Amino acid sequence: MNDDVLQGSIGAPLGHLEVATERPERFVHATPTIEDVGRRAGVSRQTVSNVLNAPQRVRPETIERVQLAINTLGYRANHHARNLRTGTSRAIAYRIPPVAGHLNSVMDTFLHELTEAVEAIGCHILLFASNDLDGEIARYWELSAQSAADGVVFSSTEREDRRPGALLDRHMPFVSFGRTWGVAEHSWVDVDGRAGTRLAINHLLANGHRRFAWLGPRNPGVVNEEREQGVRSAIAAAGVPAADLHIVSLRDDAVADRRAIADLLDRPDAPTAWVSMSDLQALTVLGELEARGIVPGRDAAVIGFDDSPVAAYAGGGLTTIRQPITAVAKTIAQLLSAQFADPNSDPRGVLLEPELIVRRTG
Amino acid sequence: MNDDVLQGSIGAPLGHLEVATERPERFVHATPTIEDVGRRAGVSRQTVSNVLNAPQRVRPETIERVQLAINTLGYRANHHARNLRTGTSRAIAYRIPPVAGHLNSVMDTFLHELTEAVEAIGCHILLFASNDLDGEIARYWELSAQSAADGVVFSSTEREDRRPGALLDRHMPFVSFGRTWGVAEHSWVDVDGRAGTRLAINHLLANGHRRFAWLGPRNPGVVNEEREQGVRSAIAAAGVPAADLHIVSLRDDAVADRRAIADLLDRPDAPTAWVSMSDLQALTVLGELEARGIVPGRDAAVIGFDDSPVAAYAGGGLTTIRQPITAVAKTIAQLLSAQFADPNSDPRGVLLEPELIVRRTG
DNA sequence: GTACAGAATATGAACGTTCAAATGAACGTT
DNA sequence: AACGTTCATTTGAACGTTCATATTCTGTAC
Repeated sequence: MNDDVLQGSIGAPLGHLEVATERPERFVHATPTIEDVGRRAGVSRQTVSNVLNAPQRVRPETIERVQLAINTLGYRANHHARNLRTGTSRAIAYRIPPVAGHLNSVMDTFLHELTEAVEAIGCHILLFASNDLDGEIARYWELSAQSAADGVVFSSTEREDRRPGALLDRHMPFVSFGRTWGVAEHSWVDVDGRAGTRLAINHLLANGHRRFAWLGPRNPGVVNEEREQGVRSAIAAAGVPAADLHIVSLRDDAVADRRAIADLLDRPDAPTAWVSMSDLQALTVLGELEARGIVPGRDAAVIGFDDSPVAAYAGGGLTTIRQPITAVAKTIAQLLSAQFADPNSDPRGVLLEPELIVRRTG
Repeated sequence: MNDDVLQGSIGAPLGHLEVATERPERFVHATPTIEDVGRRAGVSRQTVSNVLNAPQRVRPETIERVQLAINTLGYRANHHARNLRTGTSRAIAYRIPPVAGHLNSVMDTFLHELTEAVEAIGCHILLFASNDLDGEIARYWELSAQSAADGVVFSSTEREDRRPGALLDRHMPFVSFGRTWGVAEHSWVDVDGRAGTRLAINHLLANGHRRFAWLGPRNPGVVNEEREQGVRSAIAAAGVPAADLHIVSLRDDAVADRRAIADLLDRPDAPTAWVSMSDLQALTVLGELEARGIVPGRDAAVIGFDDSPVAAYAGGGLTTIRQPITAVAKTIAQLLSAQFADPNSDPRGVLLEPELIVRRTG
């Protein structure tokens, strides 16, 4: 059946490969079906299927025979046929974050870790791109309708995110990397930003620093608000006056930001300890310090965020707050798996602790 | 049309929309089939299929009627059923590069651009992870056997790469990002590294520099060999003695590399113009220059590679050689598309030109 | 030896689509 | 009016799997 079609399409005479069976042998690259395996092992399709999906139902010696046939034929179950029948796809959709907002490497690492983590639960990642939120939501809808994905993972959450609602409506299992601070209850995994900056400040306090700077974005989202709160609370807890904490609002402009840092350094009460929302922004501090002959790690401390690849290089090694991305990805996969197993299982949120990677600069 | 679809999917029970049919209406979230659409539009399944896949066969007014039914029901073709029947998957497999080798952002950008580019040819990216080359090759074999992917894209090519042979054996369409300098003829897209460093050197020459340093890896692969050749040839072409080019072999160790750079700066014939194999390595140079009060862009020039996110920040803006990643991804998609259209089409290699992004440091 | 229970395996149907071929409608030609 | 031709649409079959159910086998108890 299939063989004939394919043979016909290729055209080379393959008659000499035929052997005496009821059915002509397939040529080299035709994929064998479950039926072929069954014939070879002298069992029916269903038994082969059972060997693969419910081996406890099959007698050990039969399993062995079938496995042999599977191996010699190089059989692999056709995904589409299986998925069509079962109504699943074992695919998890993920919108790859836009290049523009690509200022840190966390999302790239996350995607890698997620790919590995979902393989552990027998799934794979189906990537898609989308320019805006509406497009993203429409895409989830579509993927669900096409039964192209069984679940969704999304990142870059924001307050009152609309995605959870849309996915809940669609009964699509999903887990977000990041809380959404909205009404819809759903599973999420996030990293405790407060704890991260608290770690950093406490480390700096222990090293004798008393004057601090927090470098955050000009318009902080919830994520950076919490990080700033962590800074504030750790400083307050140590009894350091709030006046000794300077908040720098970064503009994402290397020149302007460097000037802001320089201005701060010119003050008599200039901070000696700098904590930044990202490793990249920490670079700017390092640059200005080096230019003034202030040696990071000796005369001043600089701590970044994310432990991106730059961190290992900058300033001979940038101390930084690392998010446990591997754990995030694994937890997400587990929470998804739980939803696959029981669609009505209660949603769970998991908050993970970041870690301080101490290098030269702090 | 999309809006209607979404409206239909949201919201309350749709029972009031029921019409008198032989078959009970599905409940809210059940996905309608092509049969449902046909019934609603008063045509057969095949006509609906034709509207979607071969509209020229269908009368315009019928198309309209069918489209209406599609929109009101929110129909989307089931991927698995379609793929099972057609024997395709419209998926392109891509092994996400390991985190460890993640020292530049090019691959991340590439993955994003590739995702967009393959969407333009009606495909999506199926991601997988693998620790070693054998695993990767086995995975390609499996994906093909499962008919889970129609094609493959791979990156990080090396001399005598084994992947092309394996994929050709399997008759799996593929395009590599990078040449493989092997025997197997296949389609590839690559960036001309020689041209890139030549651009950089010529720019530096035009700015009056006469003493150069090339920062390459200790054990260069073909990619960095070619980049170094670009440096050498441009310098030779300008009549600058080869002795005025210093080659630094980086060890991927921030401290050791900085020392190597410092040593070079201590020499009487220290270079004034630095070209690096990556933006990150350029950082180390910037750090050492700043520490010595040498202002990059005024007293010395530093040029990186890849235009990674750091480049915009480091030293107030790092001049860098940008690879045309968007074009690479688009070309790869086109070459894949050509192979889908005609599996016997001749392989094509495309070499694209990089671009020099001039910022502050050079 | 027969009956029975339970395990092991086999059979028919179905998942939702497209392909190939068949049917029907419309229309101009003779 | 009968006939072919073309266009539009429908029907039956198939893609390769798993589910639900049926059948056969095996061993045990009587």
